[in-house]
Amino acid sequence: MATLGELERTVMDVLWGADGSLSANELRDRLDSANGAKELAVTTVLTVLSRLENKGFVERDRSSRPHLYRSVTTRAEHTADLMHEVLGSAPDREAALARFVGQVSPEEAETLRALLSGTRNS
Amino acid sequence: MATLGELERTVMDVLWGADGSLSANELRDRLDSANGAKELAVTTVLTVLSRLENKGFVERDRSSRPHLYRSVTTRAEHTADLMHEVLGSAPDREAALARFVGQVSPEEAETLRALLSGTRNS
DNA sequence: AAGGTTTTCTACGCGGCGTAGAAGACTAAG
DNA sequence: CTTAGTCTTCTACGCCGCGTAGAAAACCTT
Repeated sequence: MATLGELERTVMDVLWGADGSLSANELRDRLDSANGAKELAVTTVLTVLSRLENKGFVERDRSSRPHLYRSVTTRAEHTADLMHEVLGSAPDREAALARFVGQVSPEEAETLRALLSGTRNS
Repeated sequence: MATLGELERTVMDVLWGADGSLSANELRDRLDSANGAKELAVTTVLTVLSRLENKGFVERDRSSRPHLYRSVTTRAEHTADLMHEVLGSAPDREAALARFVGQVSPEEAETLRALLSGTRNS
């Protein structure tokens, strides 16, 4: 999966946090208020959005005139996909999983147990 | 955590696969046979090793004359660390975990259950 | 002291990303 | 329908990480 740069990541965070689609201008406003006085040019935002579209992270509605942008996946899905990608690149998946759960906090271990018990299929 | 480039990744794979330390020359030989006729210059390998040392992935023994290099962590640890980093960057960790286990294969779900039952602490 | 081996220093080129101006496409007001 | 404003596309610059390696320095062995 393609990686995200700093600004690309920030843009995705805004899109993931918004429900529904945003125009480039709305997005720039939220970016500005988010990181405080960064004053990005709207063309910068549009360039980033184009790149994100090419990378498959963003979909664009070209029918309405200010084009509307929205994230293709949810943030949680994206995170999970990344985790699977990392795990999949390891030749020793079981060992990696063992390390992973070994480092997990007790609360999250409990969460995991709960999640897994719902999927049981011996 | 710092990311790894293509060659850096390959070097780490060799180091992870070797038990014990390797000299730059040994490493280059294994790289050559691994990817077939790539014929890397040993200085290239040394540059990469230096960068990996700076990034904290590799330790170097400067006492013996051909310096010896070895990975700081195991591959499994590294993979687990990456997974935790990805998970930690998500504001909605539980949702991400839910997606993650939802996508896991039944066999791996079983593995996870086994791993988690060993850590139970309610 | 010399010659081979190993390491360090320096550097080039490419590609990704932040950044945005200039120019073109489109829309709304008159 | 013309004009003025808005939005999008095109092009581009600079920086930095990484693959790549030569040149020079440091070191060891004889």
